[in-house]
Amino acid sequence: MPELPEVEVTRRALRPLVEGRRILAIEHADPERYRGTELAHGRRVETLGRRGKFLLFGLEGGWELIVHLGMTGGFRLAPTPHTRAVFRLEDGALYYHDPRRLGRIWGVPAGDYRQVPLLLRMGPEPFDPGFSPAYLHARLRATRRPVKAVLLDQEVVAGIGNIYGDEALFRAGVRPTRRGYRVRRREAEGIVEAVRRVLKEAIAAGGSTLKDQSYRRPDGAIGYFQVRLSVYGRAGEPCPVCGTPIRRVRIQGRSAHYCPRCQR
DNA sequence: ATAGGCGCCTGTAAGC
DNA sequence: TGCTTACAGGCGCCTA
Repeated sequence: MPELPEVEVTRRALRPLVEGRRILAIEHADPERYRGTELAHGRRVETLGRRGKFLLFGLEGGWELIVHLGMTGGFRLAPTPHTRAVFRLEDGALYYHDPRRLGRIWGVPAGDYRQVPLLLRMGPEPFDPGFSPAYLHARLRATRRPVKAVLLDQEVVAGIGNIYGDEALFRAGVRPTRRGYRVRRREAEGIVEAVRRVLKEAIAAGGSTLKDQSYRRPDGAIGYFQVRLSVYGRAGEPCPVCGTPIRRVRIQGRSAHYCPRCQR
């Protein structure tokens, strides 16, 4: 489910509920997946941040709770059949829902990410000036990997997943199979611009809720960006720009969708 | 360096 | 209808 827009929408929804409030306890039965959660007990949440697809609960006393939602994780205000953990708050509860259990939680000393190496290696946020056309072009030039694989690499840029990677490349007019070193500087500019626009629009739309409904906002509301997807999940359907049927190919073992006419 | 495959999990849709 | 297979917003690990 959750790529940067869904995680950001979640953060914005949860922030007023948790910031300044105490976590009384986190209840679960899976200490392997959800590690060190007990150190949140009795501590106040000072900040709720995000880094890429990670949610970061800044706790008083120099502690931090890191949550990665995996493919199907999310927070809900009411229990579900797939509630895996309950966050007891001073005035209510949050339910961590995750059918496939691919999500993880870690309690750590603030900023100590040794247990989460991906957070240590994570590339710039897409809206950060560090994610510049020059930077992206340099990263692309240095590799023979397909450009889609490069965008999915959290070490290159944080937060892009399969949906928004495909959508950004469609908007930029670049075919996902193109080798990195063959992407021109002008095209790298277009990709940076397209990534930022698509993520921004998706956040404004509340993220994407696909057919399986796995992603929802904490209050149960769905997102609306899925109706504006141009290529993702639309193999065989006409390109919204030129009408050519959208193609699906495999890149890095995952589906990539593109218009063979608009994307070269 | 990088491609491919598997594993982690569960649910749903498509195919025969 | 019923069973099997494919596939799914992520990511880590292994082999070649």
